Amino acid sequence: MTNIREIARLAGVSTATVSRVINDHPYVNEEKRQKVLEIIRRLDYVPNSSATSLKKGMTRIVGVVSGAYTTSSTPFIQAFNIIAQQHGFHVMLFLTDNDCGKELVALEMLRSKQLDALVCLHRANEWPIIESYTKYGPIVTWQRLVSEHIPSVFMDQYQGYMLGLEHLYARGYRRIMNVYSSKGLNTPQRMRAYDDFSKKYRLDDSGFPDLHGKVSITDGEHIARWWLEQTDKPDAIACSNDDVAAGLLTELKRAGVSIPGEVAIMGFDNNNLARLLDLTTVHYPSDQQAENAFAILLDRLGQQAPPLHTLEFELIERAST
Amino acid sequence: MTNIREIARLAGVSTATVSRVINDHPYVNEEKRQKVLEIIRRLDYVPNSSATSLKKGMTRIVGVVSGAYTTSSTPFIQAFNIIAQQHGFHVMLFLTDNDCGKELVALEMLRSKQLDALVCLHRANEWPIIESYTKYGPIVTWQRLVSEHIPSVFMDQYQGYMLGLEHLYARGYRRIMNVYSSKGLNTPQRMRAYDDFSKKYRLDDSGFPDLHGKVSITDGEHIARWWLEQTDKPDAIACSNDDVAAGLLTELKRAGVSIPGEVAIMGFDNNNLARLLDLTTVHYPSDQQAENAFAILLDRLGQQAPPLHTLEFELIERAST
DNA sequence: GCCCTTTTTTAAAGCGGTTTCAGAAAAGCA
DNA sequence: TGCTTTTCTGAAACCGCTTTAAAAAAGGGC
Repeated sequence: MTNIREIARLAGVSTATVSRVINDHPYVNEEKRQKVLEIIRRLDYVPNSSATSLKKGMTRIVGVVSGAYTTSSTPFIQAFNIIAQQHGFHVMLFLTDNDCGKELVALEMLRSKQLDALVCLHRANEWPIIESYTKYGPIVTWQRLVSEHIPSVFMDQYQGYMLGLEHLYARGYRRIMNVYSSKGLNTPQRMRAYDDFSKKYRLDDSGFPDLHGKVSITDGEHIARWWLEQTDKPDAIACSNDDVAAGLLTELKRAGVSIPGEVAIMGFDNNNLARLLDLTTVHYPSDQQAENAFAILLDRLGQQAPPLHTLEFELIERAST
Repeated sequence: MTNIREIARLAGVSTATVSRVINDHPYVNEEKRQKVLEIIRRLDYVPNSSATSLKKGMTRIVGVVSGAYTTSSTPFIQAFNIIAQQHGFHVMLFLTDNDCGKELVALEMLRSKQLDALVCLHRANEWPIIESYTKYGPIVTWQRLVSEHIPSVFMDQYQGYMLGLEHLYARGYRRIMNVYSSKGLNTPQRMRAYDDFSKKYRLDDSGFPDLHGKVSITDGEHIARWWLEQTDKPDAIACSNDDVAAGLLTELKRAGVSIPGEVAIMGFDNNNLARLLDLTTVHYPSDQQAENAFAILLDRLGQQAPPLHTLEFELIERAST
């Protein structure tokens, strides 16, 4: 096996010097540094990461626990991956299917120091159980949760949703319908935003069905068909996410409906699809959220961490409203 | 820090004995074993996995490289996860977005011994590059590839597809249309199967459009609308996967079409959706494929491996044909 | 009690790195 | 020139675990 001692021997230096070269430490004579680098190249040597981890006391692997790879978690996970990579960390993804056992696997790996930290997007076990693992390493979440041990990069959807509704009002729409996702914790806040909004402007929201559990493109298409059949139609539809809005928009256009002439459509998230279809939507800064999550972990790991972003929803005005 | 020495000291034994207790080795006095276990419990001790990995020369982590989390890779990955877990291995998932750099991250982790082995479902880098990493650890794929260094659990789609077509013929259908996925390597073989099939029974396949790139439920719904408009309709449609078939089936049923009375529909994969909708389909044994992949890796790692399954497609007859 | 086998135990040598510490050499500066 | 400071280097001590080799204890047959 080719190890650091072998490199040292061939380069005629000590292992300490080789280690210094590898880790870019100062105080190494340039000639020796080159010699060492050449031997390393020649022998195709890489440091054994278990040894490094053991000595340094960290693996530079962060676990991300997600119930499944969903539309909402995907951008976060991808952004998290990128920022982690930039800081020399690897990400280990745990798709738990909301199974307690699978989730415990991740927690136990934190305990045995195979992971330095954990991001819990969803959870299967009760919070107290998860909290009991914070003594083994930092854990951060994006769910609404107040605990001094588990910091959260949670965003209050109320504000973001209100932003979209106010925009519709400003554009002159008065018969505004809502489509909710219901899964997750966002719905109650969104409903509250809609209620407050309706009261504020004394809007009439009667006659609209309660649309819950709508999350996919197909769901949007169904809603389009529903809309076509109505006599007393809403003049604007605020969707739970961009996928629903996309399905709704394309299906209505197929039916020859003019948008926003006959009905306005608003999405939520600002994903690629929204950009593609020129859909007005509310930007959900999952990139910055992921960067915040990582920064918090870095900080708790005692490393130099970048400053936190102020997370803010942003209205993206496009052609659909 | 609580380490094995601490446990040994408190239990009044040597670290060797503690290690034996932890690893269930024989020749430990029952009384001492209990004493050690009690101390371990009391101090909430877990062995440091970096140390174990270093000493044992393996991390018991296997990487799975996938371009994205798709309908076809999902069941494989899940099955792989389960079998790996059963053998005390963890799985590190790499979603590469078909980016060479992200893929190299995984390969480099194999090189630095952070991973014991790798499964490449998709690949971004050229095969020779990937092959050059086999000297650092076993790599297995499910793509069609003949290389003595990279074993494959590839299945020839020709046979599976023919199985479905023959079934449709036996049921009396003669105007059989195909829907292809085009992404991936399956399509050419399927087209060949269809050609051979048409020639064998002298079937007329003229007048059908070449449907490629159809992979989603939405795609199936589009095809349904296409079908409704035709005058010279096919009497059976073989779909590239169950999702397409599901979209097609439900959309046609919504339009009042009788299935299989007016048109038969066949899927491919046998996923949950197919079961739910009572869809005739060809079972694709991704579970066994995953188990084979793992068994091959285990074997190459010099561990006792379970015997390989013989992978076979199987026709699942349900109500849609 | 003696000899041989089997069970139990430990000291010590790694696994492959990093880091401290002390010292040597070189450089800077009155 | 002598003295301080900076640069460079390597021996050795770990990090926390497993495993080997050998010693000690126990058991069994005579």
